[in-house]
Amino acid sequence: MSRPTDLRRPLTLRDVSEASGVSEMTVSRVLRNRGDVSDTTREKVLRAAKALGYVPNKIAGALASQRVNLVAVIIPSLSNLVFPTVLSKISDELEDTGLQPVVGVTNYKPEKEEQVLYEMLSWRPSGVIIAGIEHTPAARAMLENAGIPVVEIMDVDGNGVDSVVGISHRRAGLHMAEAIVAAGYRRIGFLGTKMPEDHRARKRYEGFCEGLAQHGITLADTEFYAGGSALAKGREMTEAMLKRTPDLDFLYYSNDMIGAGGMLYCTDAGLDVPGKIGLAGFNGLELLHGFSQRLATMDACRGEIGRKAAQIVAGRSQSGQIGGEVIELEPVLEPGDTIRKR
Amino acid sequence: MSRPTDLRRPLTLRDVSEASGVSEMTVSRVLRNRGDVSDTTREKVLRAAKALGYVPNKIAGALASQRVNLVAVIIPSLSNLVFPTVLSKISDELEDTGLQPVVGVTNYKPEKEEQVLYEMLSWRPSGVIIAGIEHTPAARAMLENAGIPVVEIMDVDGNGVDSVVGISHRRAGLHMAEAIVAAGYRRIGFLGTKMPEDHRARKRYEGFCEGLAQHGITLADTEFYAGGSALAKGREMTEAMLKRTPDLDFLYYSNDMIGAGGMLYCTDAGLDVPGKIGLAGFNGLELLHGFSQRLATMDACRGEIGRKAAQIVAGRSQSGQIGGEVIELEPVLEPGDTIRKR
DNA sequence: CTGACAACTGTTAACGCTAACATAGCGCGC
DNA sequence: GCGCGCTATGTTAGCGTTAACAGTTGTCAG
Repeated sequence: MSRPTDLRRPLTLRDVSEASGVSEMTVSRVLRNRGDVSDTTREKVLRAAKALGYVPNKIAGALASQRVNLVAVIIPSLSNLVFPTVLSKISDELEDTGLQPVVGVTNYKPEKEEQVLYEMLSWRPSGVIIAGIEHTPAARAMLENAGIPVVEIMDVDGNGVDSVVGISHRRAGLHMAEAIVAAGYRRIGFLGTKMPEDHRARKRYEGFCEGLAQHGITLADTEFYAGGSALAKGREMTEAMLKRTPDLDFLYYSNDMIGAGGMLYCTDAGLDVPGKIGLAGFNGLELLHGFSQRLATMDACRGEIGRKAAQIVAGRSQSGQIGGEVIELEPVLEPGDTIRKR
Repeated sequence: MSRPTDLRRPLTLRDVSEASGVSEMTVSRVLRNRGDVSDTTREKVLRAAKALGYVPNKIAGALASQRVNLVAVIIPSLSNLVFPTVLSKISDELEDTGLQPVVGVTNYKPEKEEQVLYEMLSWRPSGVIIAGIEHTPAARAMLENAGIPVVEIMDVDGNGVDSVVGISHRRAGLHMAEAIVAAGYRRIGFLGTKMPEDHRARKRYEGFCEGLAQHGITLADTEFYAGGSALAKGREMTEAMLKRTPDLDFLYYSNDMIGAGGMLYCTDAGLDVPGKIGLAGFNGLELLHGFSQRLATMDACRGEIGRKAAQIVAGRSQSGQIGGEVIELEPVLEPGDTIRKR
């Protein structure tokens, strides 16, 4: 059962070629389904390869062919829930292109992003999908000089290196402000993350304030958090804020998770939502379906972003454009049950 | 600013060597901090490399040195919440070992696992961490012949290929059954996933039934689901089950997410938890902290599993053992607020 | 002043595979 | 039956890096 020369020397094409009595080149052709090989030879080779348990060495293959079937995907976090969704869409879309996503995580740290990017580029991937358009100068330079398709995702507010697929978080915040004001709310609080490097949350915040300002409204209260379970934080912050500023009639959360925590608090406190107080989050997390009330939110088009980004690196973009494509998607307000209808 | 010969020819060591007037070998030594290089030379080389924007080619490096700093991590899903935790611990632990995790996702499909494993092994990683101990015969053969450390994680109920780090899901189920019976509950329902390939959920179920049987109890009702938002499914299934079998006094869920959905239903329905009906889940998800009641659950030691597995592939296991290490961790019951105290 | 040794740098030959070209055999039209 | 063109296979020369070894200095003890 075990192979004859089990000296733990790793198997190479040569082993398969000797076992099947053909040249290495022919084995290579069989295993890659490339070029003409007779059926009998093919079968002989496949049998030998299987018997030996041969696994091709892509390192050597990539070096020789100057082609690597990897796409670097660089995201800030895996625990955010948002990114796994995007990832899985990228993965689906890449499925039959022969490309394989490889994930790097930056924990929202620019230096870590730079380092991860360097590491990934040193494997010479055939494309990069990276979250956000803010990078260190060095990282940006690497992206510019890599000579491969680069797609920056999630955010379109700014200048990208090459292609960009995302939404305007600024406008997302602005639209939410308008919807809230239109529903008649006036005393509005904001609850969000403290992370200075979460540019998208920051832009939503800025857009939101701007939207309120257009109606002569300023935020009545704000609170920011860092770390911990988002749901619990949402509950705690909501309680604290409502104690501090009892006359608030709306709370806008920078993400659905803390929003849900806030919603739980309001329910437990017996507050009339959305009558006395309205709530909204951001992201359109499917995870949260199942609560008694559906939190108002805004779908960030995560799935579509992943799909489009993957198409671009795979060179399958419908537009047929070669690079520098910018796709802005429109987030859709999902009013749920926590904004008053008029 | 842009490099002189910007013919988009990818940069190699030779470019840096020419730019700095030393041999390729010396450049290589500088960039890897290996061997003796004079300070002046080192500086010259570093300056040239930076100016050119050179990024080393690990493909060539790996081929030449026969060393690859990658660890393959193969998990069933990223949306399960359980795996991102494990992943991040692995990542932390590997941080300063020079090893880099590369993630593959199987979607709980054995064939997909086989395929992902093949793909990863073809990059000749220096170790494999893989969830579960059930694999296709081909996958198992690959793991056995890879000639690198293999750590199977999450589950210890069965025979591993090499090292194993996890908990006994069978005993976890059994202990939960005992705790529930000890608390005086007798009419017990089970709600879980339909996935036949989720072996760990299956083992918990089996262990749970066994634990009940020891007290002469059999499950009063069961329900299984597949797909959809777990929280919403938990709510729906709970409602359905309680309508069908109204005299149930305990519901055991195969994971915390559907458990939380069930808890929300009970709260909304005004049921007395844990007085009239008790609830428990599994995993010890931190995510759920923030609900009004804390769901009884069992910590699956995810963090510790990730840490230990990473130590083993990094050759840093405290035991100093070379392979075939089996570490069984003890899941801890977290009674929360949804099991009656007596 | 010689030989031993350290510190630094260079040369050569892989690593395992594939692109590109070369060759062998065979059928087939005329 | 000649050569054309096809299919099936083999040969050669890298791909960009590093291991192993080979200089080439300079220092220093004896």
